[in-house]
Amino acid sequence: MSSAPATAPVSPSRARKRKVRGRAEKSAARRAAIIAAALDEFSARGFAATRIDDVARRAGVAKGTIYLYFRDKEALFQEIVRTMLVPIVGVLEAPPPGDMPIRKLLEAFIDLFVREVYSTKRRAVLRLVMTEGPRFPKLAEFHYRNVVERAMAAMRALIERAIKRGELEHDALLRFPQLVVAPGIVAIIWSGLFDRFAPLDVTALMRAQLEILFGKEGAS
Amino acid sequence: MSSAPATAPVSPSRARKRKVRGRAEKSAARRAAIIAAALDEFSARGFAATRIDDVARRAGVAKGTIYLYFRDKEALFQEIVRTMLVPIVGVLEAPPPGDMPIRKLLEAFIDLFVREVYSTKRRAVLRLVMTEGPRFPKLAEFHYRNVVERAMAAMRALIERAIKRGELEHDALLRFPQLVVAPGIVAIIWSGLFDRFAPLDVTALMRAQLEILFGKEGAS
Amino acid sequence: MSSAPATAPVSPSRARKRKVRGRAEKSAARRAAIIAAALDEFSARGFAATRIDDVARRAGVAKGTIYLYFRDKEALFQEIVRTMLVPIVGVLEAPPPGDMPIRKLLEAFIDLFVREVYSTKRRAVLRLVMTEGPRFPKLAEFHYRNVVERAMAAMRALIERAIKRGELEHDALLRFPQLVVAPGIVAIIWSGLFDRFAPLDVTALMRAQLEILFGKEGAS
Amino acid sequence: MSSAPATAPVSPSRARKRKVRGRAEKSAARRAAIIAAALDEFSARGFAATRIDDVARRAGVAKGTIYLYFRDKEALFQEIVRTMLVPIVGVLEAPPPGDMPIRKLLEAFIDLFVREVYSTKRRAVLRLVMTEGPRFPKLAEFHYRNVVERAMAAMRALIERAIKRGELEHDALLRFPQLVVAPGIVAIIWSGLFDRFAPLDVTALMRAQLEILFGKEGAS
DNA sequence: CATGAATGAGCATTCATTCAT
DNA sequence: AATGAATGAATGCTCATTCAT
Repeated sequence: MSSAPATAPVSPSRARKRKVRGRAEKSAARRAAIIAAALDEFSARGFAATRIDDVARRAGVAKGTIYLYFRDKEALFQEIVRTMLVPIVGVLEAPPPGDMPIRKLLEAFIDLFVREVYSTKRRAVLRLVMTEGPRFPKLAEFHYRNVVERAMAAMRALIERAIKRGELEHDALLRFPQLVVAPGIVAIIWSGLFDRFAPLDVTALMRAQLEILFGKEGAS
Repeated sequence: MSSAPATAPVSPSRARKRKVRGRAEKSAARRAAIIAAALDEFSARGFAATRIDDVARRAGVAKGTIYLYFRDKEALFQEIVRTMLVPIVGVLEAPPPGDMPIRKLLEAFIDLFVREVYSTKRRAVLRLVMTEGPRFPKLAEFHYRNVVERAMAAMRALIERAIKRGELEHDALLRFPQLVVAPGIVAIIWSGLFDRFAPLDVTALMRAQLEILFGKEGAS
Repeated sequence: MSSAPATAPVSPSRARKRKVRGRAEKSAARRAAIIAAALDEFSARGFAATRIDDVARRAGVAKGTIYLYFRDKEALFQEIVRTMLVPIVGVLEAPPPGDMPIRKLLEAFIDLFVREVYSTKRRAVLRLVMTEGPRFPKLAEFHYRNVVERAMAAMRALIERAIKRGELEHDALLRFPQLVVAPGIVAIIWSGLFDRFAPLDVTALMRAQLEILFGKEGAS
Repeated sequence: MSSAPATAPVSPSRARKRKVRGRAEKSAARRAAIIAAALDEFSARGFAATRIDDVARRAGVAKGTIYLYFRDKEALFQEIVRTMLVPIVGVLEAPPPGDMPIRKLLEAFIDLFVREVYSTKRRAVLRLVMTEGPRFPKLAEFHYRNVVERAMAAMRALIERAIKRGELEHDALLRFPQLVVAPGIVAIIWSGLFDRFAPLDVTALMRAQLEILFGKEGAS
């Protein structure tokens, strides 16, 4: 969760940390440090149990500084969730190569999910949405409109095409595109609870779901 | 979530509320009232944000009374989670009729899950395990040992038999029995976040997963 | 400002502090202790600079206890001001003996003011109204409706009668009954600022105003 | 309270705001702007509740700039009070035309008070002295020595002469010159609290006090 | 000189827990 | 056993003051 590249791949070019840095640059860095620290704390303790004091300490700034960047604890929290998940949806919406078989497309989706979400701080963000969402209706709505709805629409388009082409027999997935991510969701939850006892391989889990759909490796 | 019978079916024999009640009976009723109230509050606000005061008010007892029954807030919380989920695992472990085809057995499992968990206060309990578990390692471990591990073993035995009988071709489910409940988990999370925008039919979702496994209605 | 009888004369019969005291009694005593402590602190430092912590310490209770009796700092403040001034207005409104000459009546008023306000914690309250009132419009309005307006009406009735009887020649006082208390107000302010340098005798000051009105001692 | 000339008449010669301004000039203007802004804020909220930030914003300077001109918040506050009230006392001390009757002299005083204090930002300053004075002994002392004491001495001289001349019968005013300003003081307090409900005409109020002293209009 | 970002001490308020009744 | 008043540690947030630019 603290691995260096973290969310980088999708939004690369971060300013190199040289001695000389403009105001704006330094300010952005600070803001980023606070967000990173806050994400770690929120993930570890949940919204209510997180102390602004700890976020500050972890970010290496004074408590008051946080309030220069965020109105209050909740704003800080929402900022994190709103900022970090939306970008990948865009990637998902990009029209896929028209000739690729559905199975390959879904495999690509799994790779995207594992690489850009599961192996990233975004996993923690996603978990926060799931765990704290019920207490922050605005947040849940934002997430629904900007992530879930859009992701499901993209997924449906994919599946619809596959059905038309005869690559998929039943419409179960069309009615419930959620089934494609369900294993990913379960993996995220599992990892936070049971990895100590039995680590779970996300990729393998999600691919197993594909196997069920299309059979082991063979054609569609 | 507030329906009277709630978790009754699995552990029936609850003392009838007569005017004349022994000490022990009254005490047990009080304990139950506190647990019920606490579950509601914990579900609505999460562990950290729940106030003992509110639990007391909802349970119709004084704040101090709660401490006569539970060491502290955390003990109250853990008691809930430990008490309410274990019973259904037993049901799951009961050896299934040997001649029933796997699909029927899984359909029965879905019914059990929907009836005894999803439509019950246990749904809230399960969600609490998922959301608060990371902060309560003891709780996660207990849950793993007494619920997850056992449920997965039972599920595996079922699937193993099905494979041997030739009812299932691939071993994906055997390696990842989680895939059977995954849709149920997702439905629980979804319901807390997005039901306002798009309600999700658990049964339909879980059955869709079966369709994917076995094809629409027909045999495997 | 901390003299024992303080506001007693108007609302006497306080429960004697015996060992045996009922819940209600003890609660009332505590509330009174908090109000007394708060008045002292507010008087000394003003609303904004008063620390609840200090009030608690002075009242001999824990900080949290204050919040059992008052919603917040402002409620505590307003309670003080609303509680302590209204009673004397009632005294003022009691119809005066019809045959007493106006000068005597005004002298009686002065005595009342000096005895029940100036020599009492009410002086501090009155000062608080004057100094903090502008920041608490609700408070100012309450004070206007329940103290100032009523007091002025009572005073006017008095003066009107005197004029009819021919005891007063001009109507200056009728138009501005405030002139009767003005010296009292000035004395209150003066005492808080300059008593170190030049103590001011309220009674003498207020009586001097009467002298101006009626001449030295003799009839009007 | 925001009228342009404000306190001008007594200390006229303010630098004209031309484009070309020397360092000193610009600096003085800045200082003045800060003082003006601070007075507004202190008047509206009191010393403790006033934020340096707001003063800076209102003055159109950066927060840090204020500290270039004033050691700290308290120095800024005291500067205001010390600067703005002393000048008028000088006017008061100027020996009055020897042949003018006392009533005219007092009327002139009232005019001075209304024109140079009540209708001016000095009213706010005077109120600040009264409300905050108790918390700033140094300030109270300064004010006593430089304003009150001197004003009272001047007033006494006037009255003494009037008595010698036989224009005043009793010595009430001599013993308590405060009675002359008392109505003015009361008007200042009243205006801040009750003007919404019942505006008070200062001039009329102060003149009513004179009527009481000398009778309506006629000679002494 | 000016700026305004950063600091951190300070304070109001909350809430789990205790304990006298 | 039950109560709920009392406690005080904990925490979010503010704001006077500093100082690098």
